[in-house]
Formats: sequence, C-alpha cells, structure tokens
Amino acid sequence: MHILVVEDEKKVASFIKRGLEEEGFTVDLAHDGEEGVNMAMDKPYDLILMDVMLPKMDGLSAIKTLRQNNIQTPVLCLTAKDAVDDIVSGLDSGSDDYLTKPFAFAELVSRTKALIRRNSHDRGAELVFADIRLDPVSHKVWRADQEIDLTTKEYSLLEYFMRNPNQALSRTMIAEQVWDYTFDTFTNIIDVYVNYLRKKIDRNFDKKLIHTVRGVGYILREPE
Amino acid sequence: MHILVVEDEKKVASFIKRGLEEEGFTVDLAHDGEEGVNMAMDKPYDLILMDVMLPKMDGLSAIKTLRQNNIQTPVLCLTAKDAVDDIVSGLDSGSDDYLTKPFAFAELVSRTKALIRRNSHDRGAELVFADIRLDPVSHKVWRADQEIDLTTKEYSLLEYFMRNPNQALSRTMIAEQVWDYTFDTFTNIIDVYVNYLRKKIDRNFDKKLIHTVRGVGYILREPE
DNA sequence: ACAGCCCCATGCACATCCTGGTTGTTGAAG
DNA sequence: CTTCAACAACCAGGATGTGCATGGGGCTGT
Repeated sequence: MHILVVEDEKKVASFIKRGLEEEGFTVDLAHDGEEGVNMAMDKPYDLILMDVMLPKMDGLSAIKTLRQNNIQTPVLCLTAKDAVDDIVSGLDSGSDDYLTKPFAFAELVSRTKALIRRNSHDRGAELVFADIRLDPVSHKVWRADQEIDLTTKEYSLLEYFMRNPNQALSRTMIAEQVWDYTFDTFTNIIDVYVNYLRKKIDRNFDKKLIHTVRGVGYILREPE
Repeated sequence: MHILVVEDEKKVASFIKRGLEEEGFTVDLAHDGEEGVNMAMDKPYDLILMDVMLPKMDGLSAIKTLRQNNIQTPVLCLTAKDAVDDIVSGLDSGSDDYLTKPFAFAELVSRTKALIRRNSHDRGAELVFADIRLDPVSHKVWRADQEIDLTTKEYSLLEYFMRNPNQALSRTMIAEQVWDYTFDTFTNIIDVYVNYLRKKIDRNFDKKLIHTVRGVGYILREPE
C-alpha cells in the first residue's frame, strides 16, 4: 500500500512517514507542490496526503493539476484549523477528505484507512494464489495453512507478485514497486530477494510457484 | 457503540451518520427535539449529538428534559458559531461538550471519541487480561493476585496495552496516547518504559505477555 | 539533602539489508 | 557437439538499522 505525503515541514513529514510505516504502509515524501505532482504522475499511489500550504505550488492547485491529467488517486487534505473556507474549495478541487492541523495521529490513520478502504474495493481483503494466503492488514503469510515469517522487503515483494499473478514482472517494474522511487539499475538485489523468497515459499513444497522468465524477470504461476 | 444524532437538516444529518458509521459507530437519527428525547429515553445510547436549533423542542430544553428524567448519557452540542452564549447555557443544562458550526468532521469524530472514552473510563470497570488485573480507579495492578507497584507512567502505558490487547501498537500511537508527544521521534523513551514494565510484569513469570513486533511496536498477547 | 520518578545517551546484540564475487545454467554461434 | 557469452542463482561478509539494557542527570516533593 503506497502513500505519497506532500508536506514541506520536514519534522511533520518525517513524523507522518514514520507513523504510517509503523502501520504497514510504504511512504514516499515530496517537499513541495511541483514535486508532489511529478511523483504522483510518475507512479500510481493508493493515497496522497496533501498539505494545503506548500512552496512552489499550493496543495489545492496541485490536486487540480492532477485531476486535469486524469490522476484519480484519492487525496486527503491537511489544512490549518481556521481555514474552513479552504475545506470547501478543497472538496471542489477534487480532494476526498480533509483533516485540520493540529491533528491526532490516530485520527490521521483512521481517515487514511477509511479512504483507502472506500476507494479500493478489494484492497485489504486477503489475497490468495494457489495455496498461498496473504493478509495485507497484518502482513502475515501462509502457505498450506502454515504461517511463514517474512521480513518487510520479502513481504512487499511477495505482495507485488500476489497482486499480479500469471504475469511476467520485469526487474524494472519490481524495483519501482518494491524498492524506492529512484533506483540503481546495476544491482542484483532483486535476484537476491527472489532467492530469499523462494527459500521460504517454495523450498519446502513440491509445487514451485515462483518462476524465472529468462531475459525478462519473474512470474508467479502454477507449474506446467 | 450507539450514537443518537438529533439534527433536522437532512443533508447534514446523513453526512454525519455516514461519517460516524465509517468510524465503526452505530447511528440513529432523530429529526426534532421531541423525537430525540423519546428515542434517548427508550434506549441507552453511548452518546447523543444534539443540534441546538431544532423544531418542536430546541436542543437545550431537550437536554434539560433528559437530565430531569435521570438520563445521564453524555451530550455533544452542535451550535452556530455566533451563538456563544448558547454554549454557556448549554453547559449549564447538562451538555458535556460543544462544537460550533461549521465544523471539521475530524473534529467531530475526535470529540465524540473523547467523550465516549471519558465516560466509559468513569465506569471504572476493572480491566483483565490473562492473569493481569488493573483497577482504573485506584490505579492498582495485580498479576496472579500479587499486587504490582507501578509508577504513573508505567501505569498509563500498561492501561493503554490493557485497553487494546492483541493488537500491535505502534510507537507513534503509544507516544500520542501515553505521552503527549507529537513530533518528537528522536527518543527511545517508549523502549525504556516497555523495559521497565517488562521487569515488573513479565520478569518473574513464565508466561511473557508483552511482545515486540519488529519495525512496528509492541503487543500485549498470550505467547504462542 | 535525599529518594523516587522521568527522561536521555550510550553501547551491545542481533536482525535485516545490500554488495560483490563465485558458481551454475541456458541458448545460440561456430 | 562444443564453446562461449549472457544471464541467473547462490553465498559470504560487511553496513545499516532496530531493540534492549543500563547508568546517570535533572527535577520534584519530602
């Protein structure tokens, strides 16, 4: 679950980032409106958290720009307490919900989850492929009803596979989704983690589910 | 958690209803003061959300009527921004908190939760998890019928765990609930206090109840 | 002044992540 | 069929991150 946080105050930004990551989200940061728009257009996010007061381009204009470019990612707006009028124009310009500063973090989390739940029908539901089960909420994974312990990175990688089964996934695509926004292409980190995953997911089972597509990448599918 | 919303404007009423339901509350609607009083006397609610300007019987009189009939359900009053005088008489007539229109919805939710929390705290019901008992009134704690001496902070921390058992609690959430920290991420105070708690709660017992969830926070649960 | 509590800073232990190198595999050209 | 180059799998060790334990300083109430 990827969230883009657009917030210029570094303290607030990193506070939100850390808190959301503890809740199991993957968080990217943008520090002004322009950067926010660029990042949101580059990569599909599940939610954008947008401060209204921003350098270069304010939050509301940023949302408008996104909507004009047909980016329909839901947006949760952060606004100063007294700027009630902003809220109205915020909803006008395409924001889906708002939160006034200062806010309780618990509040932010529940709004965030509500928006994501509302906007993505099947998200949050358990993912199943063959005899693998994956719970995106608790980040737990089972194969054949036996729980499997994964690290954060291993989990994200598997989640990406589970959301795109039976499709060959290129290293570039995997890097974008599972690793950071900018990425160094000359590393074998993905191979390494696929290897880790195979050890935990496939090694003790007859039916191998993670396959290599030579020259392309990897694929999650039933063996022939 | 059942909430009664007394509000004549249909748009506002259904907006509030929908929002609160998304937060997990069950919401009934009444459209004027009389209906509100009848419903509140019929069925015990955890909270009443009362508009002041209402047909048939205004909100303040409704509250008075309820209190005269010994209904002590907490009331959150909604009032127009300029009617500050109303607020005072509102508090007089037995309202527990108020909110001026127009309000941010997040504000409404957090006040709602605060009121319900405050009220259920006061019931002072003893909290029990496994063989830990905690009395919110006297702030005393027992494990296996043996009293355990905790400092104020240790106690608040444990109480938070006891009110949210079997859930991973992130450091951010703990900091917000137990300390009043908002943006201070550069301290290990929570780790330190969890350590204190473990010494007193878990150290002398076989069954450890406070567990670490790496990268997330802590959880109170039975060992596997 | 002292004791108790709260909080901070530090150092250690260990899990996780990543890099670089080595070995193994594949498929096409000779 | 053999050879070779490209690609993938695997391994080992170092860097980084995260949590735990502990000592001590500041503050407050006695």
